[in-house]
Amino acid sequence: MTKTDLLSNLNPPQKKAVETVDGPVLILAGPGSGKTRVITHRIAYLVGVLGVRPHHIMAVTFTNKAAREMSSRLEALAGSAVKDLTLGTFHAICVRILRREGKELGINPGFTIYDGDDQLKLVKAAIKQAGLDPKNYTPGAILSAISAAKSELLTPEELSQRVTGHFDEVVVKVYEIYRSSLARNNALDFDDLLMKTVKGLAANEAILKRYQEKYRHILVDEFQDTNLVQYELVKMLSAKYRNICVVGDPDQSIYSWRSADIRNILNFEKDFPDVTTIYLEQNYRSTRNIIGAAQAVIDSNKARKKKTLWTENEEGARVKLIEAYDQQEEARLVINEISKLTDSHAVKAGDIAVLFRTNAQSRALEEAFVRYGIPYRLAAGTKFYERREIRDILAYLKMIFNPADSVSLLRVINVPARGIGRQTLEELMHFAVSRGVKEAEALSMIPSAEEAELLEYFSLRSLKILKAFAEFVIEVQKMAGEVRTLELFDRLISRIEYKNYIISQPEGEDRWQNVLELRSVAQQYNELAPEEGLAAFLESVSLVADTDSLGEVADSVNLITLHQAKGLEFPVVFIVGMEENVLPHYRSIDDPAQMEEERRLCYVGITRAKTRVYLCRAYRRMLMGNTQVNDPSRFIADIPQELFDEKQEVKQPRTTSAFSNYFRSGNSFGSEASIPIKEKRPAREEPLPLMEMPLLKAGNRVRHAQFGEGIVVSVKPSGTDQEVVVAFDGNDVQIKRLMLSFARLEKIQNS
DNA sequence: AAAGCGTTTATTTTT
DNA sequence: TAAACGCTTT
Repeated sequence: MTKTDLLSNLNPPQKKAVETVDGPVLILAGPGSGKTRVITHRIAYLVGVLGVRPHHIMAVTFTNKAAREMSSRLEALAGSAVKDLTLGTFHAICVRILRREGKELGINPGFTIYDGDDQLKLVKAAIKQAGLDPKNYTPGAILSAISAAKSELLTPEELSQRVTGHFDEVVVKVYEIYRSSLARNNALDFDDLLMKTVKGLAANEAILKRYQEKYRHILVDEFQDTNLVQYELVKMLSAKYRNICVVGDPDQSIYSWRSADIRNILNFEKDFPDVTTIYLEQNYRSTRNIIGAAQAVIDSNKARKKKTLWTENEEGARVKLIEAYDQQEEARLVINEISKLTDSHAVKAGDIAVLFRTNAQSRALEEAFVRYGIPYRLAAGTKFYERREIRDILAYLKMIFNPADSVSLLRVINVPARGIGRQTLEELMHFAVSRGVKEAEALSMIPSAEEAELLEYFSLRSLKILKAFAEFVIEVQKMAGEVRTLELFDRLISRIEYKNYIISQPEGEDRWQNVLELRSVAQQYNELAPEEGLAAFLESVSLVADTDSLGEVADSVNLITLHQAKGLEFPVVFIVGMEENVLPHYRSIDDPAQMEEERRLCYVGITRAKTRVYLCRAYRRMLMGNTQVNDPSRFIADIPQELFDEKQEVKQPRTTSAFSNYFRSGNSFGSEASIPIKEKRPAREEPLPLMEMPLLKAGNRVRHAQFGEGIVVSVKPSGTDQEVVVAFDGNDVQIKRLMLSFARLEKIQNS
């Protein structure tokens, strides 16, 4: 690709962002401004035009998804010319460095990576070891505090310097014990991956120099989401050549609670005084009305680097405000709009997203979607790697890979049940303590120890079982050095008879399918030598939250949180719960900094939309078990009235529901003069057109458009309707209650 | 081990 | 409200 080709499709600031390759560059990229485009073109330019070897380039992203996206776009642009550049998440890049340089950096390269669940177990144990009652100190809260400290590169010693209260003292104490537990398990948590890399490189000049020499061009995506360690890392690596290009949008910084530090962007210009700052403000995604609304919302933030979006796109539809009585009606009105869109505006269900602040809000929506038979997809749910069966198998493999890993050992020691209950476990722990080792090592000592000695700690029965298990562990550990990943996987599964075990559990068949899916991931590492393949396999699954290959259900409305929506775009966006205490969330109301983050969240939501935005609110809603009346969100008032689609005058409502009575009396709207009161369109009261209402009874087989086939469990009258409980065959969905007149249930004959 | 019971608590989540 | 947790009981 020639230079002209590469640059011809870029606007002037984009072009500048691509061509300014010497020295530090800060790119402030608004939503939909072609950020990924700029990064990929910049890399292609470096390689194709300037002849930089890809080997000298590092591009860092936050999520695997972003890394994949970048990789595929880069390949489309520059082909295989760029294939050996370093492109990955911060964590993946750090793991590579740690495994490769581990010995020199004082790290055993055979470490395992602990995820949140493993971490929590260690923290709980640490709290107990510190002689504290876990009831008084939420392990989760302490873990977040530890994680926050690590994100700022603070050791327990350094943290203890800045203790301000009792809680901090507890954190320091637990952090110390937690740190040594990790070390004794030869494990690193996610924060360690970053912190140990930075500290290791800082302490080892020779290695640091090598990496500085290697990475002559560094690019960082989503820079507003970086924490201090991450910034330190790229600062360090770029110190020699100083070709560091960071791309981000402070207005889309919504992860401060995860230690993302907006100061990184602000300090960037201080740390690199010769920085070239480039603004990407032209938006290619949304209509003018949408951009106007989004800009109005974000402009109310005080602490902000000013940036003004503009677009050449058409004006488009106005923003629509939807006001409902409660969350149920809100859901119905959303569905009402959705059917109008899909019926007459050639919008597909998959083009639509419904965004919410908290996961709890999805419930009312889901119920309505089920009721009205609208296909939807809820992003949440249990992640693949969080499923019990997957965690079981991975724990076995981690234990095999890392003989010091007691957390994994304890997870699987009695799965499937092999008679190692609480009693036996306690005996093992006593024994471990007496020898000054962790459980895993204690177990491994059993086969070769004197039986007489062991009987001081163990009953004859426990000893027999533990010895057998210890021998099993040693056997599979040996096997791991001899056979490749897939064979190890298969032999393990058959040795522990996992299939029989899991199939006998509830939803066993599905769980077994998941195991097979994991097996197919293991298969991908079968080319590699035994130990190496296992290491690579474990690493890949530890650093990936979900298989996110499994998504992509055919044409369904997307239900997702505002946070999850970042980086995505949809033709049509609904934001529900546009109320005080919901968005902005009540936990942010009295903190100006957090309030600004809520506003950014709203901004992120609006800017996801290409053509239509609906802002929805309910007059009253059930929150934490009681009904609250909330004012409309202050963010609605930020948007100029002329961007809304209806006249701002009060109309008489047509219905006589409790809702319209409320509107007629106008009580609590008095204080909300800026919020228009609108004519309400009654929710669709007629059920959606029926296929045909079948006569059903328990035992019949039925088919549902979305859930597939299932068997009727019960049928009971409910008002004028009938409530049918169906057990569906499918993967995840099992039992649903459906209103007969709404669900499009089709009876399957001969049942 | 599993089931039953009272208690507590309730943003956002990737790696 | 309702889910998750820890405790006791079967």
